[in-house]
Amino acid sequence: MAETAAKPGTSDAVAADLELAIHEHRLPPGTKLGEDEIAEAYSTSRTTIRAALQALAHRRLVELKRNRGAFVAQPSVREAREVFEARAMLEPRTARSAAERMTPESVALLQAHIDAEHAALDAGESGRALYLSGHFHIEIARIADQTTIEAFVSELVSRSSLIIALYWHRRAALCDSQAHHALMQAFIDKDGDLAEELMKNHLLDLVASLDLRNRTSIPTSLREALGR
Amino acid sequence: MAETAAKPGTSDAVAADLELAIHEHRLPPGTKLGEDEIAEAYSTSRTTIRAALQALAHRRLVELKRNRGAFVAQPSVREAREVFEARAMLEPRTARSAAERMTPESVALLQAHIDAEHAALDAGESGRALYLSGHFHIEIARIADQTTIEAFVSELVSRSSLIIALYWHRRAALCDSQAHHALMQAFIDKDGDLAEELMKNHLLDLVASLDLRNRTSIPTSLREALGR
DNA sequence: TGTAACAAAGTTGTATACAAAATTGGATGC
DNA sequence: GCATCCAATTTTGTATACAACTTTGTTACA
Repeated sequence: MAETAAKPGTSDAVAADLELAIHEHRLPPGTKLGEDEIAEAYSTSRTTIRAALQALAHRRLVELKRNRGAFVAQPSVREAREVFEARAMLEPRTARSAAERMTPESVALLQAHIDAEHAALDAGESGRALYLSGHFHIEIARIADQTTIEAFVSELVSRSSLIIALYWHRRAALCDSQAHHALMQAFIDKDGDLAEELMKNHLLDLVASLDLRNRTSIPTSLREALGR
Repeated sequence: MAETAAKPGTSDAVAADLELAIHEHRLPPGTKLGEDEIAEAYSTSRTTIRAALQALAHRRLVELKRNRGAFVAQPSVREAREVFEARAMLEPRTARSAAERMTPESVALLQAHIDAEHAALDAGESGRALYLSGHFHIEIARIADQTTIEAFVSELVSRSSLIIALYWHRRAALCDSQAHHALMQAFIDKDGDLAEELMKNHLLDLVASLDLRNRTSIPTSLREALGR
C-alpha cells in the first residue's frame, strides 16, 4: 500500500527498493552489499548506488565500514532495546492523536492494510506480511498528521524488522494481527485513551516476543558466533 | 565541547562543519549552498560535498531541490510545531532517565557546558552560545545512555536552531540559562520526577518564546514574503 | 511597450577513470 | 608443518568529464 514510486534509476528509487528487500527479510542482516553488484542489478552507476547506501546508512539499516563496504545492519541487543524504548515513547501518544483525528477514510485505509497483511500471510508471503504489519504503524503516524514523528517511526519500524530477523523467538503465535485488530476498534470508536493503552501494550508484547538475552554483544563477527 | 573531529577532507568532516555553521546561525535559513563554492572552500571535489549535503538533507537541515541545488532549510510553522512536539515526547522522559543515572562526572560535564555557554555569551558569541545550549540537551540523552534517542534529539535540536533563527520573538529574556540551571540541581539531586517536569516546562517555554502565528505557510518564496 | 520565443551561461545529475586501502593467495624461511 | 611476509586481486574512495536541466538575458514580433 502506498508504495512510494520514485523515478526509476534514481538513488531514491534504489534506496526504497533495498529498504523494502531488507524489511521483507529478503536481504538478511549481515549481507554484504557490494557497490558494483548492486549497480549492475539496477543498471546504473556506482555513484547512484553510493547515494542510496548512504541514505540507508543514515537510517541505520545498513552499516558503512570504511574501505570495507556496506552491510545490512545487525542491531545489537542493546540497540534492539533502545529502538523499542524509543517506539514506546513515540507511538502510544501518536496512536492517541490518530484516534482523535480518525476519519472514515483513515479507517478504511488501515483496514485495507490489515486485509492485505492477512492476504499476504495466507499466500505464504511472510516477509511481505511483516512489511505491511510495520507500515500499519507508520500509517498511524501519518493519520496523526505528524510528519516528523512519522519519519522517526518509519526508521524505527524498519530497524525493528532487522531486530525481528535476529532475535525473534516465540515462533508461530498469533503474531500481532490480534493487536492490530483491537487497535482498529479503538480507532473506529475514536477512543484515544484506549488506543494509547493498546499501542503501549502491543509494543511491550513485541519486545516480549524477542529473545534479548545478552549474548555478549553482537553476532556480527564470526569469531563470536563460533565462540572462539 | 566534544567537537567530534573527523579526518579533515572527508564528507563527515564537511558535514559536521556545515552543521556547526548552520547551528551557530552563520549560515541563515535559505542560504544557497552551491557545490562548487563549498568544494573550493574545503579544497576537495564535488563528490565529497554532495555526500555531506545529502547527509545534512537527511537531518532536514538542508533542502535538496532537484536540479536546483542545496539550500539551508527553512522549517515551516507547521514543521516547527512538530519538532517541538517530538521533543516533548522524547526529552522529558530522557531527562528523568539521565537524572537517575547521574554520576559526579556527568554533573561536571554538564556544568562545564553551562559555563562555556556563559563564557560565549559574555564574549558576545551568541551563535556559539546557542550551539552549546542545544548541545546541553544532547548531552543529557547521552548521559541517559540512549544512543538512538540521542540521534533523534540531536537532529531535533539542530532543526530547533533553524526554527529559532526564523521565529524567535521574545528578545532578550533570560534565554534558558535559568532553566538549565534548575535542571542541573535536579540532576545533582538525582531527582527524576523533577528533571522530567523541568524539562517539560523548559520545552514549553521555548515554544512560547517563538512567534508561530500562521503566516500562510512558509516564507520560502519571495512571492509570499512580498504578499503578492 | 510588453510578451513570447530562443539562445547562452551556469549548476546539478550521472558515469567513468584513477588512486588508495583491504583482503586473499602464494611463496619463503624457520 | 606452521607462521610470516609479500604480491596480486578486488573493492571502496575520490576526482574529473560529460550530459541534462534550470535559469537568465536577448531578440523578435505583436
